[in-house]
Amino acid sequence: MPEKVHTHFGAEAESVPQQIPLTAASAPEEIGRKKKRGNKRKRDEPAEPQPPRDHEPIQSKKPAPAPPLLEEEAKPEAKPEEVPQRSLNKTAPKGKPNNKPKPLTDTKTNFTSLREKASILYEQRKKLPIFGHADEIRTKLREQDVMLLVGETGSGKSTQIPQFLVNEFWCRPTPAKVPQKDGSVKSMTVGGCIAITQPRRVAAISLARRVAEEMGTPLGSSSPASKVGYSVRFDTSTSPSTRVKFLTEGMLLQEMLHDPWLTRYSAIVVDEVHERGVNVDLTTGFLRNLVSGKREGRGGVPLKVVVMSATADMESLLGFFQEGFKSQPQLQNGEANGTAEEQKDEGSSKQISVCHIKGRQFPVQTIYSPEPVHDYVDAALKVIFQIHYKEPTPGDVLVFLTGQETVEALEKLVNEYAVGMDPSLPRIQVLPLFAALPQVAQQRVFAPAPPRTRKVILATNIAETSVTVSGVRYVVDCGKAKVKQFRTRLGLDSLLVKPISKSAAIQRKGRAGREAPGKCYRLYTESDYLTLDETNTPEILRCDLSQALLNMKARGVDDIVRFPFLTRPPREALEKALLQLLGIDALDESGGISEVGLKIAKLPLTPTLGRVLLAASEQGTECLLDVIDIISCLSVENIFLNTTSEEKKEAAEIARRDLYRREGDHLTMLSTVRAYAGENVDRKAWAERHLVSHRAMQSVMDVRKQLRSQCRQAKLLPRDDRLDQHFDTSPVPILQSFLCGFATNTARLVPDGSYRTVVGNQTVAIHPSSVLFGKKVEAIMYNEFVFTNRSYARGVSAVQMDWVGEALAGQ
DNA sequence: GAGCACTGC
Repeated sequence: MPEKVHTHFGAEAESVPQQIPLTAASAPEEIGRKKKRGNKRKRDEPAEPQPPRDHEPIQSKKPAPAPPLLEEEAKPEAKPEEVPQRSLNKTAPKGKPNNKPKPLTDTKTNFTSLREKASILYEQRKKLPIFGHADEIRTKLREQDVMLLVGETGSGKSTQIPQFLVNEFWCRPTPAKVPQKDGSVKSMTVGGCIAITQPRRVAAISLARRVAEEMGTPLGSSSPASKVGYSVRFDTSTSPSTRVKFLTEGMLLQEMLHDPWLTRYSAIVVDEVHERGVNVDLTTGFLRNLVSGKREGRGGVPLKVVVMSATADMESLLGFFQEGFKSQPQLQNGEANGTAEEQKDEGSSKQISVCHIKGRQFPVQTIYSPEPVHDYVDAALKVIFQIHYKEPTPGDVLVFLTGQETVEALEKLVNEYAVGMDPSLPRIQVLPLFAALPQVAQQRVFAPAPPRTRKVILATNIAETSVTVSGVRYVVDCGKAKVKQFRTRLGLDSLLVKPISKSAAIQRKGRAGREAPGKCYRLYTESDYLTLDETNTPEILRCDLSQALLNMKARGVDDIVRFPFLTRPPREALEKALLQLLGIDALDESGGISEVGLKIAKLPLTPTLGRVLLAASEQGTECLLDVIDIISCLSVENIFLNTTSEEKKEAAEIARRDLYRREGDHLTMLSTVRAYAGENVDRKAWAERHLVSHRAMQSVMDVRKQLRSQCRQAKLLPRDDRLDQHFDTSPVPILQSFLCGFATNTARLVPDGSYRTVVGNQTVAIHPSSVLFGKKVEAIMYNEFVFTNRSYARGVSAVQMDWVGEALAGQ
């Protein structure tokens, strides 16, 4: 099987769509994980040696013609739009670590080739469906502060909207006088930058790269003149001149904790709202308060808000923002004087505009199963071969399944059947695709099929949003997905197979029509389809709300009941989260945020893990360092590789023997991080030897570094560098620190040999991935309580019942 | 005896 092992991933994924008419719109999406290392540039830019850069160079995969440069062309000309940028320089973000200007050896070459590239791209941009709407969008936003924009897949909204708006008069940095809490007035500059939020990091980065190309500007911190940057966790790349910034939703929320009025921005564009992650709901709530309030923190300078969605469910959003303008009388005269209702209504309709842009998709024919299907793996097998026998190549098949288990089962079946296939037919290449799959295996999906071969990609819903595979003309949709749902009453997460929504079904189907007309085989009947929910259940109805509530409290939202939720979670869920926050002292008795709560809110951790970190800091530096190592493991994917075969399992047991600790998973993680960090020769080889995920460990080290740095800033850790001298600390203070956050996540052994939760007396089994699996100890503490086939405790350590008693009494 | 997908100065 041909395998492109060291492919240049980002460029690979982007270069394919560039040859098809969907160009810019399909550029943003890539595989779901950033390649951090080994991302070195392989191709040289024309002529001059370039300084080292943090990020990928701005250039396309295709070797761009490098024209000889004329001297007069080479000067970066001062366009009118660059004038405001000078004043922006003064108010540029301070103290960002990443915007150190890099020396540019040949600025002239750089800028000219960038401009030429941009002018080529301009021809493509003009063909995007949204391009003709530029004036309309600009006009509407000059008059109104809020725009709701439905832009179907392929409309080009994510790349074009910021470019339409960046040179608008309202987008300039504006001097303003901002009243301070102490009654004084501060002169400052407000606005000048557009933020575009994305749910995923790769999307933020690749969109920034694309828009920088289109605007003919260097990307991010590569040049002080760069106008386009991005900001995601562990990787911020902006310059003093950044005017368009792509960031993750979480990053914007984090910025809002420090700058509640978003004074650096003239506009916030919230993209992919239809996905309805919990961060989008928080963002829209905060933004509604901001735009419909008096803007006092911005010195009266307006903030434009564009909310973008790929599906047409705009009515609820329209109602949502209208409600904001109605319920908070404000505006020009400043005083809320309770005047006539109709005045407010006028105000609200004038403030919001709606825009609908058609997408560009090829037609996709839908074929339903004539009768209900009980075994969708078997049904998928039949459809795959039906397609393969009937349909011409090229035309790859993308099958949506529910999880790794079904993917692997079907992979086996297809391979078995393919053996007996008519040899005159094209071959079949089966490619599994799920998040837990190692990176190299994921990348195989993107390599073009060998001659006379049809790719059959068996994917989880990773392929619905996070990963775009080119070449697909046939989609097989089982109509199901695994969904995580937090059960407030039981305090556990369940992960169950559920029917997808209509909009997810449409999204899956759309994957067949990106490059050519396609077909979508639905493994359910049309009447089943009609019974599906219209949209995905918003995450805010499915998750533990404690983190969201803590964020709101930290932002000064005292009255949760009056917070503008796009979808209001049930009272019970809110109360449960409040109780949980009270239990870890993040709130005081009146429900306001406490000192502890404020500290926790700023950490990139769940409130419980944040609480554990603070508790550990009271036990001394060593305990804190150890707990940081463990928390780092808990906040990334599983660090131990799954062992599929019996042989591998044995090998894993032996390889990991020196890492395992009988105290449980927490101490095992600690010894793993220590061993990995102590390996200075070849960490990758070390990880492979121990069947530890190198990818996961790299993330662990990123988190560890971030947490250590935050602890130093908060004076919880000393500033010296002697942090890696390990002494063998006692496990007791470590586990007791964990109990400060997880006192209610405990279970004791009962006479029949099972474990029962200390609070609630429910049966819980130790997850098979735990080092304590099959072991009997007095009591256990666990990080996660998950229901799949039965109730499992994951992330388990042995504790003593009297510690549990103390920790519970302490609450 | 088992692991949907994302994400955070």
